[in-house]
Amino acid sequence: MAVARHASALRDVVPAETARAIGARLYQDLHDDIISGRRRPGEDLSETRVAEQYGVSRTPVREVFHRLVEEGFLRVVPQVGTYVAPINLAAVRDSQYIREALECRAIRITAAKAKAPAIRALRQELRVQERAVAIGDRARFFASDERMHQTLLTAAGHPQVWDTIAAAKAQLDRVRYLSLEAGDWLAMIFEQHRVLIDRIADHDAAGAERAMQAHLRTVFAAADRIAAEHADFFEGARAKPRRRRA
Amino acid sequence: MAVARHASALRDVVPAETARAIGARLYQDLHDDIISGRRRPGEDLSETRVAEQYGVSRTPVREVFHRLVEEGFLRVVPQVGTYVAPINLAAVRDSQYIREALECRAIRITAAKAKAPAIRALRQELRVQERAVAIGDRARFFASDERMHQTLLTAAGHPQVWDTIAAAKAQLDRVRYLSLEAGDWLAMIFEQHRVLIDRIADHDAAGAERAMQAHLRTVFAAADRIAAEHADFFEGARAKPRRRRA
DNA sequence: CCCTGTGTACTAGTATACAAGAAGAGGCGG
DNA sequence: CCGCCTCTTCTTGTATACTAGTACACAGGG
Repeated sequence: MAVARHASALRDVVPAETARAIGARLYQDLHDDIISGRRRPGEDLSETRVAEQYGVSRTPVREVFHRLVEEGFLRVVPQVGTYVAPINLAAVRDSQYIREALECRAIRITAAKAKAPAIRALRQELRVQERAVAIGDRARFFASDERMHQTLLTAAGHPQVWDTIAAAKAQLDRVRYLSLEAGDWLAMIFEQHRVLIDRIADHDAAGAERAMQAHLRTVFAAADRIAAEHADFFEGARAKPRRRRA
Repeated sequence: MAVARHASALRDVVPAETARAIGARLYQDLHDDIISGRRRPGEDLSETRVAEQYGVSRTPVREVFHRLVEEGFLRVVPQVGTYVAPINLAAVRDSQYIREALECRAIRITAAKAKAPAIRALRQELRVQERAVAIGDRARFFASDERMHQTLLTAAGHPQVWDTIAAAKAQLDRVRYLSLEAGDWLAMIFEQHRVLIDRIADHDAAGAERAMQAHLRTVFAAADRIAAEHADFFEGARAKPRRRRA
């Protein structure tokens, strides 16, 4: 599923040797495990244990851990241990805010200026999603979902901003994975996507923005309910990330 | 150089306490050096050299480098060297987009619901800025500037989102530092700030948002001109910005 | 029984050693 | 004089050794 593909773009200049792939794969695995809930909040990881499991030394593991800490997925207590961070509802709301702000503005721009090729590309994704809904292929649907949202950013002229959104989305996905989305969930999201594209095709900027906000909040709506159901996965107090400067 | 002397001196006095601060201080120094242009794009850093300058081993230096790479400030070429990344104009534009989207939405929310205490706090910062303008204290002004923008996010209910904005802002600041902002620059920004707060006090959400966008674009406006003047510091090719957690 | 001190077994933080590869200087042959 | 080859020396990547500090069990005294 949908996982941020950030970083490593620069390093592609260098032949992708297996050494590099170790860290990348390790990051991917841990990231997915945490997002998906396979590693539960509070679970303790040990640099040594993980290093042994992957057959590498602690050094690359540390670098991956460090990155996951910065993204808010791990929590390191010096001389004590490393733990999967609890889901912070405030952080989830922040992520929702970020996503709304960035995507709503993007769709407004896109609706105003989108040309036929971009709209065709979006409708193409819609067809992929329609098929995915028909056969109930969730993975395919969400992959297309991600591509479509990314395409909107590209059409708005800021393809790289998707990286920021993806990072924010990860916090939301952590919550989403806790819910067993009902069978008609895909159909509902698909319908919303259809409306989004129609608004863009009509160059209805304001309407597109409203539709996008409603769409994004549909996903977000489940958060509070889920937090109540899985209270032990959440924390009220906010984690203390390292501040930059005042 | 001065930095090294300072660091080693501290280390000798209170080694235990500064032990954990080594990385933080190192990050701070390098970050500021790059943002401010004291370390110029293309300049090569060596893990070994930096480690020696700070009197530490390569391990903590590597972690700091890694973080700066993810934020787009450094570029590591394996087996070759580490360099200060050139300023990427596309990344700068993305940062501007992110900042506008997040701050404009925030001020709209703030204008709609800001209570008297929040407005008082904002006016307080205004007074600080007024004094700073009067005596030409740029450092004090920009510190207050930063606090004020952060306060707006807090008033909007998303204080931590400032972290994301700060990360985006860093890309813009890199450009700003290249310009020798004229003497009346501070006065102009101050005046814009005054308008922002007035709009909030009037609960004029739309007006506040427009004013904020104009304000942010004032700073951004210089970017293209500066890029032309310092072409050797910039690159056309893409790079990736990355974001810290929300 | 409870409380306290101590030892042990973990942890992450740091330093150091080693490996692999790229770049450049310099000698040698043409 | 030019081009090529080699060797030295740098770089980062990885692994390992060591430091310091925490948590916890457990024995022993009150």
